[in-house]
Amino acid sequence: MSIRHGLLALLSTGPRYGYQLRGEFEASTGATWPLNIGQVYTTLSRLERDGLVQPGEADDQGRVSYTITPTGREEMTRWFNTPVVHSDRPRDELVIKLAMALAAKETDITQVIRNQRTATMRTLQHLTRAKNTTHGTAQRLVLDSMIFQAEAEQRWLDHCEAILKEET
Amino acid sequence: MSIRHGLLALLSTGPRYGYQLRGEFEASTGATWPLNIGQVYTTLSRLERDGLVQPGEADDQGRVSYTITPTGREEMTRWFNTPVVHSDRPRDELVIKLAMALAAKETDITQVIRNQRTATMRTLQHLTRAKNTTHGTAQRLVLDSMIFQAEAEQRWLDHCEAILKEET
DNA sequence: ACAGCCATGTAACTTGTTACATGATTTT
DNA sequence: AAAATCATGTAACAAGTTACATGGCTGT
Repeated sequence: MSIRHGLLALLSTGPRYGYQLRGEFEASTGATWPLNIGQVYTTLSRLERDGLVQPGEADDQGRVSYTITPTGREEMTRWFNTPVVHSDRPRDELVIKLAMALAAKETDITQVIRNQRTATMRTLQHLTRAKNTTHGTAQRLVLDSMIFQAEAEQRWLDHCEAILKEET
Repeated sequence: MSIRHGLLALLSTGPRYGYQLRGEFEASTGATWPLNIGQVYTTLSRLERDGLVQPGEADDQGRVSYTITPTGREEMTRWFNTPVVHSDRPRDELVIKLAMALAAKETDITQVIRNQRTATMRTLQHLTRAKNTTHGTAQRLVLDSMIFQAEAEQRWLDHCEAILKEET
C-alpha cells in the first residue's frame, strides 16, 4: 500500500494532478523507484472509489486536480501513526530462495550465495556513486536506506556461508 | 514470485500434494511467513497453466500429487542462478513513509521515527526469543535474516533522526 | 457426538504493473 | 517538420491473499 498512501500524503498539502504527483513522488525517491505514469491514474481512481480523494473539474489545459477528503486525511494520519511491522512486509525473495535451496538440497547453494554477493556488491557500488548526484534530504535518506540494507544483506550472506560450512 | 518458485523448488526433489507443500514450506520459513493453504492450490493451478508442473491422478485418499516438468526444472535452475537485484524488490513501505513525511512536511516526522523504533525494537525481541524454539538450519537462517534487517532498520532510523536534527 | 486435523478446491478481491491510445504543447 | 515532453486515461494481466464450501478421518 505504499503508492496509495504516498500519493495521499502528497495530496495532503494541497490539490495536485496526476503528472505533478509523479514528479513529486520521484523527486523524493529518486531513481530508486521510478513510478509509471499509468499507475498514478489507476491509483487515483482507486483512491476515489474508496472515498479518500475527489477529482475537481478539468482546467483550461485539461488537467484534473485531485483533493484529499476528510476520510482521506484520517487514513493518512492513521498511516503515519501506525508503525510498519515485520508481518506487514512482503516475503523476501532472497531469503525464500536460500531456504528453498537448502530444502531442495540444491548442490550449488554456496554458488547461489556467491552469485548473490557479487550482485549485491555491484548494487552497493551503484548506490554509493548515486549518492553524489542526489538532491534533497528525502532522496539521500532513501539511498542511505538501500545502502544499509545491502550491507546487512552482505553480512547475512557471510553468516549463511559460515553456518553452512560448520554443518559439513 | 517467491511462492511460485518456492513450491517449484520443493517439487524438484519429487512429487508432492498441496498439503505436503505447505508443511514443507512452513518447516523452512517457520512462523515468519505462514502460508494460507488456499494459496498453495491457486499457485499450483497457475504453475500448471504455465506448464511448469503436472498433476497426477488422485490417490485412494483423494490426494493429487504434482510433478515438476522439464520446463519447470529449467525455470527453477534459472531462478537459483539469477541473483535478486535491487530493482526486483518491492517498494519498502517504511522508506516511502519517511520520504513522504518529509515531502508532506509532516510536523511529527520525528514522532513517526520514534514510533517505528519502538515497534522494531519489539520485533527484535520477538525474533531473539523465537530463535530458541527454532528447528533446523533453514528456519534459523530465516530468523537471522530478519534480525539483521531489523538491526539495519534501527541504525537507519538513528541516522535519519541525526540528519533531520542537523538540518534544523 | 463433536472437535480438530487432513485435504482439495473456487470465487472474489487487492495492489502493482505495463502496454497502448490519444492529443496538446514546447523545443530543436 | 520532427522530436520530446506534458498530460490523461483504459484494458489487461500477474501475484498474492482470504473467505468460503466441501468432505473424510481421528481422537476424545
